[in-house]
Amino acid sequence: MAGTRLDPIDRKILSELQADGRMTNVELAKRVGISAPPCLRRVRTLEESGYIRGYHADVDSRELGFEVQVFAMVGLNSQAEADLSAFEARCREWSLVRECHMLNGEVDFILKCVAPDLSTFQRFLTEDLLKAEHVASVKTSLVIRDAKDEPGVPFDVLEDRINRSA
Amino acid sequence: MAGTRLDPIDRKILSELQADGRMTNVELAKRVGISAPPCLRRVRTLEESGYIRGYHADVDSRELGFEVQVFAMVGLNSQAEADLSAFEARCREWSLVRECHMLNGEVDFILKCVAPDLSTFQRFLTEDLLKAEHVASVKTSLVIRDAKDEPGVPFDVLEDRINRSA
DNA sequence: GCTGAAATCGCCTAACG
DNA sequence: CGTTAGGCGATTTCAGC
Repeated sequence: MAGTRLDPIDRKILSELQADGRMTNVELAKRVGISAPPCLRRVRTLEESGYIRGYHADVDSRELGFEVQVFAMVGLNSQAEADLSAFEARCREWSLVRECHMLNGEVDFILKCVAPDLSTFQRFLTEDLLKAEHVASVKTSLVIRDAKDEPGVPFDVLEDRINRSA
Repeated sequence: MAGTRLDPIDRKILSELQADGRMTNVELAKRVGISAPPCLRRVRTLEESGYIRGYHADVDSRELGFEVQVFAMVGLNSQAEADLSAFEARCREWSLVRECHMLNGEVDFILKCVAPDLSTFQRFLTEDLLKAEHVASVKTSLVIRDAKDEPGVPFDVLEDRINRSA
């Protein structure tokens, strides 16, 4: 399932569906150059094997009223696996935290947070994040503007790499 | 267009399509409690007004061979708008850079990058990023693991907020 | 203005070669 | 993988609230 190798048609399918996740199967089939039924079978296989984790509408968060976006660098005073995992579990519970990545180096985690306004974020920061177990330091940076925010993966890099090794 | 106010059904539509962007219109209509035609009209309106920017398959980047994910903090030696914009334009050209956010505070930008392996990233770092105009400092942090990576917006926070002000 | 019902059209998705 | 074919969803039209 997981280690299934992908052929060029599979990669094209992934690329197309990453660019437009609501494309109809017949349109997708036309673009990748096969007929609809095998195309649909490939899509199902890609879904079941985990290459496709889901499909999401890309909603304009600012338009919806989330005017604040913040990156938070979090350091813990313990790097025991149990404590790291516990912190990650808390992050999964907090709606304002959209991403939590464990990092190497001096800081332990980077969090991407959203909030309707600054005071909502400040409340989260002081009442939740800073009070969480083993949190030793938090440095926050407000996002002024987004220059680029592309979901997904650069398929051009992937194809270059495959052509190079061929 | 942009300032159009959303009613509870619109918000439910956005929430459902964020969770499953490939849901059929009839299923969506059932979930939000109206019939299919008005539901489809609402979706089209949400698309045209910019609340929905697009739909994307969420592909597993590691499974696809992008084993390296890096956050890069970039400082420029000029904060003139022309230089900031020029750097942002470069970021949009670099496939490995998936996100580029301008920040407040000591660092100017945070970049989220992906790469097939470390050497590909190092090459990008030394040959592209560090050589870009006005780049003064770059600090990179490798992502060890992702604890949470939720695309989109927390609709529960939005609903809480609306109920509170009602 | 909105919604919903009916009808058409096109797509999805089996089954088979 | 392609073709066929039946059923279901998408989308327009039109009537009603």
